[in-house]
Amino acid sequence: MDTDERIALAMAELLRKQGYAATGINQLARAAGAPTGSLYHHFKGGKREIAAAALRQTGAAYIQLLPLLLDAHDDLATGIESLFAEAAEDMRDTGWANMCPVGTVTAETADTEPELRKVAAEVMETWVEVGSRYFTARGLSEADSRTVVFAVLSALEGAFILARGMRSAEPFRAAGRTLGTYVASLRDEQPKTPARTRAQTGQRHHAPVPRGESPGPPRARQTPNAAG
Amino acid sequence: MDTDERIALAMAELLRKQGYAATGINQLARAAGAPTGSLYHHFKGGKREIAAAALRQTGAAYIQLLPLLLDAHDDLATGIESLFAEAAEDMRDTGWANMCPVGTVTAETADTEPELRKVAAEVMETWVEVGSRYFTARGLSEADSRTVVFAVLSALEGAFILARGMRSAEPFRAAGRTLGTYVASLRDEQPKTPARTRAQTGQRHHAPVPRGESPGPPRARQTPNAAG
DNA sequence: CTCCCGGTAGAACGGTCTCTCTAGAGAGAC
DNA sequence: GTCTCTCTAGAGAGACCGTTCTACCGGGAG
Repeated sequence: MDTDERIALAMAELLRKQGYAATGINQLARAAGAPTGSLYHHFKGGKREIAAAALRQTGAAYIQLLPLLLDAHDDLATGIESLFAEAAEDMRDTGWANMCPVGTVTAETADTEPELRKVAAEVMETWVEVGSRYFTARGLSEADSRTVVFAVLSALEGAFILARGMRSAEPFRAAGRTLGTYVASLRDEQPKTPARTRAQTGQRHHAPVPRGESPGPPRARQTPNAAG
Repeated sequence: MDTDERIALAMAELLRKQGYAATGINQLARAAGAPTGSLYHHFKGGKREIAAAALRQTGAAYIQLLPLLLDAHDDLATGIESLFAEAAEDMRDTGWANMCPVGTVTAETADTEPELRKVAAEVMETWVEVGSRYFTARGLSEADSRTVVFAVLSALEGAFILARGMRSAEPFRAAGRTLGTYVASLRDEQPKTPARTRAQTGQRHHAPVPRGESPGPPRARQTPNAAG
């Protein structure tokens, strides 16, 4: 692997674990197996530029997981629920450490590092674009696709944080269930009509959601038990 | 205001904006209007202890907003949606800077500062407890209450991050809509503890809702710590 | 051989970090 | 007046920060 890729990868790993400010250049050099001079040879912009490269790299990799995980499910609602379950499993297996560095860095530096905030915004916009294209391809209206993408991303990032703090998979279960239910309600509400009407009327979602007989809504209610 | 409170408050503000690692003791001293020595006089544990106090203080203030904002709505679903709308408005009004310090610090330090992670976990567990008690009082089953609380908290924290990065209120709109829909679906699905009766008779909830457990509940607007 | 060059090394620099230390102001007791 | 205790005040210690700088290595061109 090329040195610059290795550096960016090591940076992504450190950002994921401890954020931007706490990650030192020397620590990064050690982790990447490169001397300090090499870091500045490959990235003239120093720490900031390396972090930007790491964010872009990670962002591109993460959004590929969306189709990868959802394609396996014919029903989008169950697919989304299992996506959250997978994320939870992954976090638990890595000792509640596996978190998206984009979220961490954004939370930490949005006010103090304008350049990094811009990079994070670009990454997120790519996520929204790619994701909403995918959901549109799976049959949702454009407006609904956008809503679902934003909701999924928000819930994921938030569940990362809660799970990381509480060392519990419960945030993922809850987020997965609510989003699965929402997507199911979209499917049941408008089997074929272009959702333009629903989106325009706006307040419609407070009306009773038809939950009649449906092939595969998220599974029946279960009592949430604390995950150790 | 007492010096130690002022210190913790200034710390909360800084954590909110730039996280734990990037916040220096001297910067904090300047912000709090206290010399370095006073910081260590009031908090022998130094930076870490001040951060812990700030997290506890903020956490207690934030969860009070839940009943404060939701009590205004007879319908829980619309209440939740408007809660997200309020959060979005507040962030926009503060230049996309108003974020929960608990989330930022957890994301940043969960692996490197075990003590802070534990404090964050306690705060989050309090949120879940208080919140699920509230939703139970509003007519949801205990299991549903817990799910809704986790989903709301996850979506909120995640929307904070996305909105902060993208400078857009869209994450809040999407999260509010999906969660409103979910709560509405719960209401429509199991009218055995009839929400209708509750709404019509005007006999409104609040039996065991914890109110006034603190001398000064925050204002109805978000930013319980509005002392820049 | 020399010259050049992408890349590897890491020492050195000025600055900032957290934390400790000493000094003293102010109030109350005697 | 002195003694004590709480809190303010900030200089200083020692470590580490991001960055820059110089030195070195290997190999293709002349």
